[in-house]
Amino acid sequence: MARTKDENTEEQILEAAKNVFQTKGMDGARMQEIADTAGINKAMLHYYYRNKQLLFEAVFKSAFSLLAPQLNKILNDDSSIEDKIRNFTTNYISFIMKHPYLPNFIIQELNRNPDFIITIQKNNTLLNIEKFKAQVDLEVSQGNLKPTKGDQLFINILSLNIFPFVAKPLIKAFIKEDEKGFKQLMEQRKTEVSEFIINSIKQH
Amino acid sequence: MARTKDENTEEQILEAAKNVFQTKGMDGARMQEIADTAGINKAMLHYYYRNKQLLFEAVFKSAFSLLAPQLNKILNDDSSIEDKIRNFTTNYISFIMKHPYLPNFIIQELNRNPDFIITIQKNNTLLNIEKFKAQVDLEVSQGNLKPTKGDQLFINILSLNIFPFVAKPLIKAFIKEDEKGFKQLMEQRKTEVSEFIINSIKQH
DNA sequence: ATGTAGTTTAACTATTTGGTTAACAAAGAT
DNA sequence: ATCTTTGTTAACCAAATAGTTAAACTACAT
Repeated sequence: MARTKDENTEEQILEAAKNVFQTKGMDGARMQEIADTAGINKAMLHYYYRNKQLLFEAVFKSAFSLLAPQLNKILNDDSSIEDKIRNFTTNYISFIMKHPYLPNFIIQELNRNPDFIITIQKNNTLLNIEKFKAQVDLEVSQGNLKPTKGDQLFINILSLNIFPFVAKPLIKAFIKEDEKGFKQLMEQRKTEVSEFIINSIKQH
Repeated sequence: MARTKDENTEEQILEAAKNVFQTKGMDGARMQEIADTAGINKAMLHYYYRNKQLLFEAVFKSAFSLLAPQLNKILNDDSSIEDKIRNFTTNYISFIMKHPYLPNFIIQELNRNPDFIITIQKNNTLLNIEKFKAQVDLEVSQGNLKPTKGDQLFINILSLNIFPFVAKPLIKAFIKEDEKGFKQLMEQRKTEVSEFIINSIKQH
């Protein structure tokens, strides 16, 4: 029984490819497994996406385009640095808990092929830290923040929010917690991380 | 011309395998490429290490045993929390700049196979956070530190030190720096990160 | 009903890749 | 000298895997 066009096989393929690529990576993923996951024939993958590379790129772009708006929130909105940090931290941690494989997938594949980010930056002119840096400089000069370098602060914010998810197996081993305990720890971080950062940079 | 025993082919294989596995990962690495890098026949890999999995495990253990002492320094020595943070930050960043592929390799492969860490913890009973947590609690009760949870502090320290190297391609894209600029930024972090953390937790 | 364009499948192909084998070389022991 | 153990190689093998093909099926327009 052949499926009809409007049941949208293409979407099913992309969904299956996401699951497999995000857990196994480009090199570890098998076209057959993607086909099986999508419940279709392997030839269909090549019918809709010419080859593994193109299918992978579709998945990667889709993943990145989920992530980019999260990052732009902190780079390009108009609230104070302090508000940005609080907002970003809670929103980002919630977001990642819904997409736990995402950050690791992006980082792993960017390390495998660093040129990928060049392609991305052409479509995504948004990823620009300049406004954020200017705002940090301003708030420092107003005496609202201690002397702080914008780029280092930005790296710190990303590190504290993203790293625990990327290094989850390592962290679980250290902290000796199971999946539930790990989640509780991450829930705590929604507020603790922003307090930690603001404590460090706020002038008082 | 067959090489003689004391030229130590086994060591050359491990060295080549390190290079290839750490840059390409288990799935991306090819036995042929490892053999070529070592300048020997592919069959030799199987002569010294039975198969790819065992060769990989040798590389992984060797990598992890480089990393473990770094982590134990912060967990199990007797200096104050503040000194620990300063020491760990400078030492760890210097260490990683000499072994740039290490953290990403470990994290990537632990995510691929989380059971791996169970094997490791059997040989490496050292990775225990309890002493660190007790010390944090003590220094909090002495009024030296603000109320701080030991496990969250530990996660923060790891995040701030390790993440920039793991996410290097992403960071370089944001900050718009080349390799040299990235290194300068990391040099700065040797002192900035510890100040950032201590600022946040020190009671004053 | 028939033709046509788009969709789906089973079977196939070419290549890559981890692993094996059997013969050969070197060095040391007897 | 020659036997044995260890190290090394080229050639080979089987399984896995990305990709192809040709036939068949479906929906739909005429």
